[in-house]
Amino acid sequence: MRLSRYFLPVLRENPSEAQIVSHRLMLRAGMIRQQAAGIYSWLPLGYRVLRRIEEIVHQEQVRAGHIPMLMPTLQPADLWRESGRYDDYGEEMLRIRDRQKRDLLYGPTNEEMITDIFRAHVGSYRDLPLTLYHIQWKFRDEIRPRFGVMRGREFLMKDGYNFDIDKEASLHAYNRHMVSYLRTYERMGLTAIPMRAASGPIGGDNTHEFLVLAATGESEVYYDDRVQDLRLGSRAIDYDDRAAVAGVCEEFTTLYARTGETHDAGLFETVPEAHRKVGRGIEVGQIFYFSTKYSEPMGAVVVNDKGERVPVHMGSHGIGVSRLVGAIIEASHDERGIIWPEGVTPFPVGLVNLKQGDGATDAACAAIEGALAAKGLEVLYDDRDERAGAKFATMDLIGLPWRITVGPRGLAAGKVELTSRRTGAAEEMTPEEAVARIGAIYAGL
RNA sequence: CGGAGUGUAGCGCAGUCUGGUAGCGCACCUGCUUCGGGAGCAGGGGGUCGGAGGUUCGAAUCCUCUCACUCCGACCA
Repeated sequence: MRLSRYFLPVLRENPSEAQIVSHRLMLRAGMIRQQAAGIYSWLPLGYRVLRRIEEIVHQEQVRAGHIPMLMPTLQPADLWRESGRYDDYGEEMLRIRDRQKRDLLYGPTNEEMITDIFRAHVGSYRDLPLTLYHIQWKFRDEIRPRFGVMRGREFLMKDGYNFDIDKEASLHAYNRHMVSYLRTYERMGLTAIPMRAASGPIGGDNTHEFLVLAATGESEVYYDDRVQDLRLGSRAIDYDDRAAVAGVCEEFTTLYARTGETHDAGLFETVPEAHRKVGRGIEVGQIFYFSTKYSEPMGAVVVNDKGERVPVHMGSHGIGVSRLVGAIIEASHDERGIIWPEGVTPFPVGLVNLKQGDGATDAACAAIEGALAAKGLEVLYDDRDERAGAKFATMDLIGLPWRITVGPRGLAAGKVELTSRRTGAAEEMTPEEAVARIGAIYAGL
């Protein structure tokens, strides 16, 4: 993509309404534009990141054996009257009436709808286990939206629902989700810690929240700091192996890690003092096992192997996709701007032509652009007629992890410069070497 | 919803107290010079002063109503 033809409305000054760093940087980098309180347009650069995150979530869900689908944003009120939540959910639910005076709502979540779909089409234990999910816009009419996309009213969420014949199978689904979530966050360059949580209005006995440590987080967290060092890495995981999956969960949930709601001061005392940490975190996902809470009132039953009609065991699981964009920035930025992890960057590399219009630099840039494209890597090429400082500042602000700088001085020696946004380290090399290096960095992603 | 604020050009702001017909910086357009970390000079364009009503010869400014947004609190992916 050539910057001269792109739409990247960066701001030099901080918009006054933005209080936290991710909100400021998203506005300055031209990623979003606020349309109403807690409601945003996703401009091209922001949309690219959102799509990258969505893609990773999809890939990891499918890898775990979960099945993608798509449910509507608007839902009939009757479905919610059936579960009893139409009245319980309160003011946070946006209620709408259509021209025929039918009551609708903009879905804040989809337990009722997925249960309706399930009961209409599934009747036998032989069809289980089943886990369906979708990534769709939600609306929760927050009393006070704030922090940009971190607490918007409209937000993009992955929500999944598992249906199993008994508690044991359903808890395996719970564990499977925990592992798939851990892998999802790791691919985004995040350390998200599963913490025992309180259940809230969704309900359920077992529930963990996934928190990214950040000073600006809304939740207070208490943890053994050794949890931060745990990594799944590239280990192979058989999602059908109950014992193996449970083993991974145990590995990640044994060390003390709780939010303020479930914090146990006495238990916390048993953590060695040197590792005892209190901080703040951003919630980026949550998983629940809620037994037959929805299946019973809504009649989601199957016939078991003895011919008996039994309610299915369910769980639900969410990842805040749009919130993750903000959370990643909170976790990865510096005073000059965003620093995207390679897994979610809007463009893998930026290309800066220091002397636009110069035959040699123009040709070298075009060649690099083409060579990267041949590897399936789309470069953001700053081909504007701007001075070097302005181009560097823009690249630093939007946070592409790698930058190739092409100037007449280096080019005379056959060299370009490859710079890491994260470390600032710059290295001179031939264009071919730079392309190969970028190719190698992204080969595994 | 309780408390505190703010709405003036795309962004950041001054002007409001004390009414006289809208200004600054950045961004944008043109030209020249400049060119490895947000250049300089010259010229230029862009405004329902959130909206409605009122007072007045005259309203960004005073009055009334209203809308929107932000911050603190209770609530939350």
